[in-house]
Amino acid sequence: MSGDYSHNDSQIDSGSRYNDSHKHKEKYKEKEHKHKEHKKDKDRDKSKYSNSEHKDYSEKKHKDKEKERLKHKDGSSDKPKDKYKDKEKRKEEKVSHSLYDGRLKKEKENGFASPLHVKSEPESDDFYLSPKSLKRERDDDDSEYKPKKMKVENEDKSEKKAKKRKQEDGKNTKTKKKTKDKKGEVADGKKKAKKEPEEKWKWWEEERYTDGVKWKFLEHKGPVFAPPYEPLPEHVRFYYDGKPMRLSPEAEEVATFFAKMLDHEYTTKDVFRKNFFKDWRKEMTSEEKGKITDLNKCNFTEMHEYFKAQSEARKQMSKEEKQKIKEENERILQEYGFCIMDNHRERIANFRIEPPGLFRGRGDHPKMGMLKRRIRPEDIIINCSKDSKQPKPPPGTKWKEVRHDNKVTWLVSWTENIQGSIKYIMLNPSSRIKGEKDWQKYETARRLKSCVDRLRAQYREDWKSKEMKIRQRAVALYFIDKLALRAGNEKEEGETADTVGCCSLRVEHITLHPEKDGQEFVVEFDFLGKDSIRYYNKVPVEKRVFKNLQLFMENKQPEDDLFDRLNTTILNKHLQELMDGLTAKVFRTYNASITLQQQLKELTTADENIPAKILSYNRANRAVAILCNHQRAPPKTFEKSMQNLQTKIDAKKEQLADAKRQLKSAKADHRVCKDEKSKKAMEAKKKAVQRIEEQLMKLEVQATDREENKQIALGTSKLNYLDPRISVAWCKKWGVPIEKIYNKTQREKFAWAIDMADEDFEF
DNA sequence: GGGCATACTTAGCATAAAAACC
DNA sequence: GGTTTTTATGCTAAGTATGCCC
Repeated sequence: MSGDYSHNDSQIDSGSRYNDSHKHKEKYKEKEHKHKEHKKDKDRDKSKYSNSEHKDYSEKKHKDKEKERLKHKDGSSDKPKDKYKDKEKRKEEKVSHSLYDGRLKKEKENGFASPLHVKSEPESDDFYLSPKSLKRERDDDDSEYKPKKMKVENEDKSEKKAKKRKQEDGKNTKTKKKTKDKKGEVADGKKKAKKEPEEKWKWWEEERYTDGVKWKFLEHKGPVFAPPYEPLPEHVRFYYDGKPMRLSPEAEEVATFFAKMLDHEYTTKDVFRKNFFKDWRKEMTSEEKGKITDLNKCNFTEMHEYFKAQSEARKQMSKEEKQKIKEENERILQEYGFCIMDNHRERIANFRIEPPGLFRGRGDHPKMGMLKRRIRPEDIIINCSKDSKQPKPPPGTKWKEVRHDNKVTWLVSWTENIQGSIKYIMLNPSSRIKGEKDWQKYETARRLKSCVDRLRAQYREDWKSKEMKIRQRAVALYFIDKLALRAGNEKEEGETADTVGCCSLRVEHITLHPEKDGQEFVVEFDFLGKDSIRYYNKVPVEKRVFKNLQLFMENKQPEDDLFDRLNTTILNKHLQELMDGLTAKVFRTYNASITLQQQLKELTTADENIPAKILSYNRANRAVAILCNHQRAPPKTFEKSMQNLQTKIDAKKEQLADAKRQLKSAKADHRVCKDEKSKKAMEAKKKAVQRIEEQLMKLEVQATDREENKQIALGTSKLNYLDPRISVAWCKKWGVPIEKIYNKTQREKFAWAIDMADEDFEF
């Protein structure tokens, strides 16, 4: 059984997985078209397989024993669960469970826990005029919470911490100290923003909020709006049907959006052009509307050239000009890029409002090319605390609303006009609020580790269930676990690109092979996942899974749902019952992290040098990226850069040969002369050879790494799936500088892990 | 148990900035 | 020091998950 879960075996065909993606895009177009045509039928079929008509479906399968059992039980226990009870239960569990479980004690013991400081309270209001009551308090009724316990436990482990604790107790822990760095940073934030504060706030050493409160105090300056439209200069003209035509500012602006994208493939796509033209016409005056009736007669090239020249000019700007722009950006960043949340100045992620433009959906998106409206203050909802200095809307405008909801983390929101979805301004990943959540995510995944065997045994048992619903759930879960598939929420048809995840797989997305390439029971997956990235994989599965899949596919059309009795809500409800906080996506986190840890153990050897160790790390990272199907378009300059590298390698080889020759002759010299001078010369040559060998090795490693990485994106898993403590521990264990694994931004995001994990950390 | 709304995480690509190169 | 190449960052779309209402 265990072998079944080694994720390498699921990649038997990983090579072909990344090929022919273009060819298949065509194939998908066809498929999707077919899919749409069948929409009506499908809906009908769907109902055919559900609810009251369950029996019809299962009766078709009465021929064998299994099916007989199905028939009896099916549907009977599909009753919705007692929702109220469920909710209450979850609530309770939430309260009793927190991030700070026993396992964390270990990390807190580690040698990397930084010295603790007692931070003096700032003298009254500083720079930000923040209210006095900013300090994070522990709610009185929180006293039974584990966070506190953790602190107590820490005391036992570390004298330093005990010391700190004492001092805190002296203050009754009611008022958390404002960090020195904050004070410093705030005080000279405007001037020396670049300067690293001597000391970073270690939020991970503080207790967390509970029962949904995200902050007590929040103050910010609101968003930065997109700059207003600047009309084109006189000499840049738009032509219709060969004749120059001046456009109204509104129509012109939208035209420039299209003109800017002219050398992008989007503008050749029918859907894009159609959507664009329709929305563009809405912005035209009635006169323009009357004239401009055919996009093919529109000529934007002069505009296009103008923008190209502009961006060229920007590149050619003098140092001083560039510096000026940089300074201005820095000023805006300092003013709008930070907020005060509970006594700390925290970086905001996206404080700029998205500028208007043409919607660029991914894959075959039905809405590509539509006009993304300009967002005005009147569209904006501000969220901040009541007692904060509220952000001011630009002169002469008003916010849509100002609210004070501390159960959410966003500072600003607005509704976008393409899908009608809400967009948010939130904090940077380095912030406490994001970091805590991230940490918690990995703790949940680690809890899954401790019960995954039980869960696996359970779903294997469920493959035999009498209920169709349970079988489907069990097979889907098997895929999610084994293949790290996404949950697969339902999505509105026709509103987005046709992509699927596990629960939304359709019959057409898998092919069953009783035997293929010498293996039994092979399932061939071929579908478009998130971002329309193709997932292609051939996986041998267990016989029971295979038989179940045959059953699920019986009497269905290709466009029908494979798991017609399942959706993500049902699946997650089930998972929640198995483990508190468990959802489908936890499996991805868990399997990614555990794979990294395993691979690192397997691939790292003690006697390698640092570049070779890093190659091992990247290979482990790559194993995860392949598992999670994180792909990228090969860089445009890939071939060329590969070639350049090869040239460098060849040159280095020559250099090495030369150095070796020189060493040989130096040796010969020394044999003859036997004096100090010749000895020194010989040793110098020896060193040179060594150095060059090392350089060559480094280059070769680089080439291997790059080649293997051609179509694989490592960043996504590194940032979102791999418990950073695994990487930190690995670095510490092997003496690899953390900078070789994480760049500055990543180190900021994972500061908590870098601080708390020691080399013994086990995921 | 569907439908909708909301909030938040995950994702790849484009572009800016930094580093390497000549 | 200018140009090219590589890496980091910014951007925002596209997911997951959950709550609420009927």
